[in-house]
Amino acid sequence: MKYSLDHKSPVPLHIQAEELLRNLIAEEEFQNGKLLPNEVELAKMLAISRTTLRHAINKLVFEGLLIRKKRTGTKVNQATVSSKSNNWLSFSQEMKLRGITIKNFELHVTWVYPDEMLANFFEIKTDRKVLKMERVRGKPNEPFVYFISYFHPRIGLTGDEDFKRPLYELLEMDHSTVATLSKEEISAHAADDDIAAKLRIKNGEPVLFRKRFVFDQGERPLEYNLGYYKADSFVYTVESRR
Amino acid sequence: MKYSLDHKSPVPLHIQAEELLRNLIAEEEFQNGKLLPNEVELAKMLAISRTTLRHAINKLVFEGLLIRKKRTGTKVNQATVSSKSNNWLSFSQEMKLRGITIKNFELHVTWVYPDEMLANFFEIKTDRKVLKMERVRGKPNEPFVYFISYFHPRIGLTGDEDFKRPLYELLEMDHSTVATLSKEEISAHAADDDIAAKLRIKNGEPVLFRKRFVFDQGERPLEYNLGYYKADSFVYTVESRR
DNA sequence: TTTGTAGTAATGTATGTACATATTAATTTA
DNA sequence: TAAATTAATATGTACATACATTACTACAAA
Repeated sequence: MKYSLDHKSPVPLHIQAEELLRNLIAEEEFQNGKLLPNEVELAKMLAISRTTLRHAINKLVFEGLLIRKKRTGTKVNQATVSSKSNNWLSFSQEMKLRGITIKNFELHVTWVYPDEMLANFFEIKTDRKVLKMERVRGKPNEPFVYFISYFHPRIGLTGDEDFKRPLYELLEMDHSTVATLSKEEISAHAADDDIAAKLRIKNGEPVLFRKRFVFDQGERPLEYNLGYYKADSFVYTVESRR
Repeated sequence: MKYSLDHKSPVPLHIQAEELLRNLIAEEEFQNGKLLPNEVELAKMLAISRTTLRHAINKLVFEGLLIRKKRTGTKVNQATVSSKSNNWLSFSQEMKLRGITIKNFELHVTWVYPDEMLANFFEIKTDRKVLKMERVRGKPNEPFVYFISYFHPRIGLTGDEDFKRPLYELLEMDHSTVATLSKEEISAHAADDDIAAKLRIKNGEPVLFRKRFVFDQGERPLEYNLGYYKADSFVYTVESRR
């Protein structure tokens, strides 16, 4: 790992420093609570001024990644070690972050009539077809999620899109539709025959089930999404404040 | 509205400036997209250095409240909508809301030595005992949750409290401790012997597992909580906005 | 044993200064 | 007139410097 800055690079030093710090605090010893080198030292090591270094550290402190304590030092915020507050990453982004390569096992797109509930959510009639997408995803050798998504006709999807691209990117770029609000319900269930087959597990084994209602800026319904996650393969994290 | 800073106050200028900016950008004209006064001007107006002012502005920019553009100026981020989901009901409140009467099956309180992870989270040494509370709760005829809680010694619990009272009320009333931030991790698992016995289900049956880190206003760790929910008895709901 | 006090090591606050860079607006040039 | 150039103006980056505050340590005094 490279622990020095390039003073000739066009990338600002405080950005480089920030990046370096991110790598640094990913290291085990710091994850376990070891103090970072003190600012004066660190600034000397990186050959930048303390002000510039602090600029970088500040950003991470604002982000909640680091915690400073006078007379003690700066260390990784233990509260964040295991969780990532942002649950707005797409599945693929999330997995990439964890260093897992994703394979799409199945990808099945059809037009279907919505049931009562779905028509209700989308605020359309049951004779108006909607796009349904099913996919099974996971590591190259084991599937661990089975997704079912229904999209509101308003979006204008044809079904011929490249669904291998990150979904929310696709919606934003090509359909200028921005998913802004999501309401989710998470529960645990025993897998039925269908789900068990998709995830290659036994009937009755536990799955994490997530139902998700997605809305755009105007709180208009966009997507209805069901996700069945193989147990132990997925942890859902939430951060809330009052 | 007061638009000047108190240079004699013990409150740091950049904090005062930040506060002032928050008020400023709450004003209608700025909400509607009007540019803030430029940095040099504003610094002069507030009688602080540009560096200090920038420090304040930076915080709001990191927060996503303001947007800067070179040669143009700084203005309120139009895209910002404040969220704040509220899953802050206590278990009993939650259940009451659903019309379910709660019975406490077991309630076991002990003092134990924290393991490595817990000591780390609480930022204490492993030879400092912490209060551990276990309880099984559910409907009169069937248990459906098994909770384990560890409380930070700082709170000052003795173990003789009336834990039948709502927990967060107890903390607020009697120990002036307010739980403000929680980070949670939710996953599905198969029940092991212990859990199965507590919940009166079979080994291997699905449970929803929730790990919860609770903090006070100062982001100091308060409680570490593990919850095993019998499948189909509990749905976790989340609302998030970006 | 407790309480007070001085030292010290870390972060926290604040300023002044200088130059870089991006973008718009004005001006010049083809 | 249209394109290219230049100027102006806002933010962006970076440094050196100084003193304040906090909280821990150690030792002395009550």
